[in-house]
Amino acid sequence: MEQEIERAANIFKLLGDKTRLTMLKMLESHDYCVCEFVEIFKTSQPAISQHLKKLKDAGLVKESRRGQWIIYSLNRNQELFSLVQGLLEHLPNQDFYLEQLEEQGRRISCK
Amino acid sequence: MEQEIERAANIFKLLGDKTRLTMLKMLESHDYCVCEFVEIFKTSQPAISQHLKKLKDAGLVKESRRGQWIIYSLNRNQELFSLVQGLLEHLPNQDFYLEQLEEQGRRISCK
DNA sequence: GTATTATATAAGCAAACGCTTATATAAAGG
DNA sequence: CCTTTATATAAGCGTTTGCTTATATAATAC
Repeated sequence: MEQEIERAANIFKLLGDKTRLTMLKMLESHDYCVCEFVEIFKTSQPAISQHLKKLKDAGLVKESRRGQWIIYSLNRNQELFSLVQGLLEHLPNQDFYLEQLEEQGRRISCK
Repeated sequence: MEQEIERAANIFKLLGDKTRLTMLKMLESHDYCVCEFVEIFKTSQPAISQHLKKLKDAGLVKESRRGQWIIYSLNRNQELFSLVQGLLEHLPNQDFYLEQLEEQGRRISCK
């Protein structure tokens, strides 16, 4: 029970960053590749990669290569996924980022 | 909507600490005074006060003086309380700390 | 009053964090 | 091949975090 609190705290620590929290909410409805995140968040590609690495190391997201792109998706097998899912429900949908990408013709077809 | 994510992220940042997360879970079922937290967590009184200040500043807990003691309780009027409540449900009950205090005769009667 | 108990605040410091720039790796296109 | 594109990793650095010790405030007990 000690450990359970600690595991949850570690997840909250990761979600305590606006960029990572937004990423997770976005991934709730669609997969994204790294370059799309770079396009959306006004920060550098290494910064994005580092955020994704933290999320991946915690088992919150998973990656899969598609050619030169690496697609990130929610890891719905994560042990505490119901916790994560529950809290994402309280956040506003972020799909406007997707529409924004499509308007700019910058959506990578991940299918 | 930007702001909503940011507010949530700030709450998760606070919950991303084992001590504060445990405190919140404890406060879900009972009020506690500072000295009880000091007794429970193996850390100094200033450290506890600083954690509580952060939780209070974020509107997650509230305090009320009772004589020389200051009693902390969950602030169920906090704007994002349903978010907090939802996630606390995923955490194991921490009432064993209360029992532990009572065994040691260190429970302050907060009533 | 003075001493004791409970709590908060301030200052200092090591560790963690999140960015940056530079570089490495890996696939695609010519 | 060589160049370009996508991504990851490493190193460096300023900021934030969470503790510590020391001190201040406030209520109680004598």
